[in-house]
Amino acid sequence: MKFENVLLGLLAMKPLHGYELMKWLDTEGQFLRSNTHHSQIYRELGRMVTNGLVEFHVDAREGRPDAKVYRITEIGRDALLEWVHSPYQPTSRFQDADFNARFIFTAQLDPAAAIVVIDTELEYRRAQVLRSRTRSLTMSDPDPIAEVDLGRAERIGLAMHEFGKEAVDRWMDWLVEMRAALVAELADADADGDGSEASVTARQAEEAGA
Amino acid sequence: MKFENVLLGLLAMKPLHGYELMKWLDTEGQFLRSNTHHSQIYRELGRMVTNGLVEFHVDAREGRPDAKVYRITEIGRDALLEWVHSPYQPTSRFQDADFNARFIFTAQLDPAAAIVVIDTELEYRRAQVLRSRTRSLTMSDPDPIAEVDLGRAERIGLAMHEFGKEAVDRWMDWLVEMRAALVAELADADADGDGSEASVTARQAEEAGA
DNA sequence: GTTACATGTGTGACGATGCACATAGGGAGC
DNA sequence: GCTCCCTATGTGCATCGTCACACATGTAAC
Repeated sequence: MKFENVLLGLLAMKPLHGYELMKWLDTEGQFLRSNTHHSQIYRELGRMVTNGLVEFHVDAREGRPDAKVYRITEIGRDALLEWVHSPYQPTSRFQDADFNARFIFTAQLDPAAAIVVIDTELEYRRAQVLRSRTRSLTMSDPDPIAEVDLGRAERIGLAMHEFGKEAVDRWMDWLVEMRAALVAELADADADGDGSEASVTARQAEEAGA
Repeated sequence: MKFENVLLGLLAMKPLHGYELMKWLDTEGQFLRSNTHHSQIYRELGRMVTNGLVEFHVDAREGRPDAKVYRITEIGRDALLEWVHSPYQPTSRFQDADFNARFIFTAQLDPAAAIVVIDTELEYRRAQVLRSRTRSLTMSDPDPIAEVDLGRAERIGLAMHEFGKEAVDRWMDWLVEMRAALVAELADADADGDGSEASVTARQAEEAGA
């Protein structure tokens, strides 16, 4: 997943400067991206300006350094929407920042597309669970150096595997719940007869689920 | 976390060639490191040979390409032990591959050190939970582009936050259980009067917990 | 026959990431 | 006065990660 898309998603909510983005990602936004160094943000923003995805104006402050406040452009908006509607590729590790970012930004821009993202994620996890049923951590014909205790490693590996299985199960439950909530929301919007061209219909949601 | 340490940890269990390492990491070892490209493994192994951490001999096979079987050296063993005994720095996201690798390799080499790793992780998570109690996803004074639905984003953000809190709680429970199991194991080893200089005592484990 | 796939090893290129260093003003504490 | 921390922006460099390309062989399917 491109860092660019996270920044676009955040700037779609509100114009911000680099330091604010850094602070937010470092606290509230940890689930979207972890350990983001400030140098990366400034560099990325610079590149995005070059590519026309964002623009900025300098905000002079009293008693504090000047800040560059970035605002998303039409080009940036289009790029964000294109990302939101592009195919979602799940990662091997579940509950990844990858999914979180893709899901939250997709959901706030297009709930029907968010349902497709959930379905893709669910299908991938179900296949993954099936594949992992028979596997173990053990290596055949081991020849360890003196210090290693393979028995302990095996026990801990199994315990981790157990925890992981349960965690994936709960994750999939959460996804199913979230999917239901989105479908219900779309059905409500449809029942209200909201003719707004921006809203999506329950029929679209059903298609997404088919 | 250095990829080097994962390879050292695996080669401490058994000599392996690059392709085997790749296959293992791609299946059983996903929780230690995800999406590892083969080019990275071969390059890393080459670098490790240069640095004297591993050595290899060519294993000629009939009907299959030759394989370079890598074996950990004394220098590599020392580097691995040094890593295992170095301070552990938790990552912002819990249940990370970072922790998994560090914990499993530390545990099989030195259970007392593994207890310290768990304690460090637990302390970090507890502080993290306290910090996150009051926070929300909301941005003050929002100014979103037309397409975004901030209300939906807020609802989903809260739901994700809830899931995350529960997941962290369960993670900490697991850590506590695992810690208890390790302490019990060390106490048993002590009671057996095992005088081996490689083993650690329950007293050491208690010191680790203090 | 030829195509595809698995085993096995690499290199070259390029972008992403992380860490150190640089700058600059303001406020708090010693 | 001095040091430390917070705000705010960046550059330079080395490593890491990813993708494409390359080569060699056996086997199974079409």
